[in-house]
Amino acid sequence: MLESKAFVSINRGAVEDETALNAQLLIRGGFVEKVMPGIYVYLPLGWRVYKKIETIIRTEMFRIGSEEIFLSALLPKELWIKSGRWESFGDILMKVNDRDGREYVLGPTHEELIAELAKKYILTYRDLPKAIFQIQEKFRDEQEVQSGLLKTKEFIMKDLYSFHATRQDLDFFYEEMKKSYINIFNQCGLKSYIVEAAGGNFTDENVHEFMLKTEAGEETTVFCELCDFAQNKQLKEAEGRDQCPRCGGLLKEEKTVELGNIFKLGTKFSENTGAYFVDRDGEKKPILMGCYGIGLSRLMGVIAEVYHDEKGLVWPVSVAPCLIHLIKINETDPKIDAKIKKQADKLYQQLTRKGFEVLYDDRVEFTSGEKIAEADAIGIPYQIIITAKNLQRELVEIKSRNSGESELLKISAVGNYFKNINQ
RNA sequence: CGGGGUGUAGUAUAACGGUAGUACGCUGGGUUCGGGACUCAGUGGCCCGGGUUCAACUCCCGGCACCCCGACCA
Repeated sequence: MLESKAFVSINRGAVEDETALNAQLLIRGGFVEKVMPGIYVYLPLGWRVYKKIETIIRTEMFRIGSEEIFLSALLPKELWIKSGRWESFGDILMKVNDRDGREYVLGPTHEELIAELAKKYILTYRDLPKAIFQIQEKFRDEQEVQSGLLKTKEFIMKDLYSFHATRQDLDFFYEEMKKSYINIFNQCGLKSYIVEAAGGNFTDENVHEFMLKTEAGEETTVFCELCDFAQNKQLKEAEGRDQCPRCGGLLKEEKTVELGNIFKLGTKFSENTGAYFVDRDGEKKPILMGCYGIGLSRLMGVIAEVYHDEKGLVWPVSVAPCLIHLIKINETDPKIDAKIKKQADKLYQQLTRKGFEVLYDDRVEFTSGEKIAEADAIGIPYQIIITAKNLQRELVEIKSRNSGESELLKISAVGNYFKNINQ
């Protein structure tokens, strides 16, 4: 990526119109742009980060044997009436009409539609189990959208649905998904805690949410001080306890944000829909379902919320838009400057050819101070700084954005330096 | 959904019932080039509608948009 040709490299002005830190950092770094409250667009750098997160999740979903599909965002009203959620979801539903006055829901989640598919394609116990997922935009008419990317009216979600013949099978798969989710969040650099919560209008059973501790969180979770028990505050109050049910330890409240959730839907949607299968014993039974969600756009916001310092973003390597930010410091003397440019161009090509993702600040009209300050705001893990002085000794400076430490390296040794850094 | 607040240039802001100013950005020139450097010139603006007034960006009413606090929220 050449910064001189980039659509947006950075927003230099102040970001007033935002209270959420994650959105401030992301807008300032040129990753996203705000369209309206609760609606953001992804600029080239932001979309690269998004794609990294998406790949981590998709790879993990394939690994556990799920298939990817893509459902419609426009859903007929009738499905929602049938499930009872036209009422229970209430004003959160985004409703639209077509020219004939037909009513649709812009999907906030897809249990209704997936159950229809299951009804059609899953007929016998031989068709089970199944797991399918999609990555798609969801729409929710939230009343309160002041947390930047953490809560938006339009957001990208991975939703997986599983289908089972027996409770044991559902339980087994559910536990596998727990491990999978922890794994995904770890890869994104996020420490998550599994928390019990109420199922709301999804299920009568308790569900599990994957929570990250942060002051930016809108939810409160109670954690046991002794064991790993954790529970949603509302659920705790509903159950009216103030000690850990497992070990009797004290419960402590913390602000958290939800990274993902997993629900055992049981037979709620399959019975509403009429999604039955014929079991081994010849009996017709409702399919057992589970659903498993992760908000990808929220993850990006959460990562920004966690990984930054006073200069700007500090991306973990796994989700960084690029591994390397190559920065050419300009010289006054046109001859010397041409020499630097030649070396920097060459290094850019070499690194790119070796498969490294490089953002190359080849802009001519900026001073060293501006370039470095902007690079720090963008937060790419490694900066390679090319200057005339160092080039005389065939050296370049490599600076870690995270530690702030830099070292001088022979220009010929740069490729090997990055070979061992896992992207 | 309740309460409060704000709408002025690309961005952030100032003043004023009577010629709308500043900073950053942007365009052009000159000096710079390892931490958002300096300088000269230029560009560009009062949310919409109605009312009061000789005169409204300013006051009043309505609309729209946005912000903050609260309630709500898989």
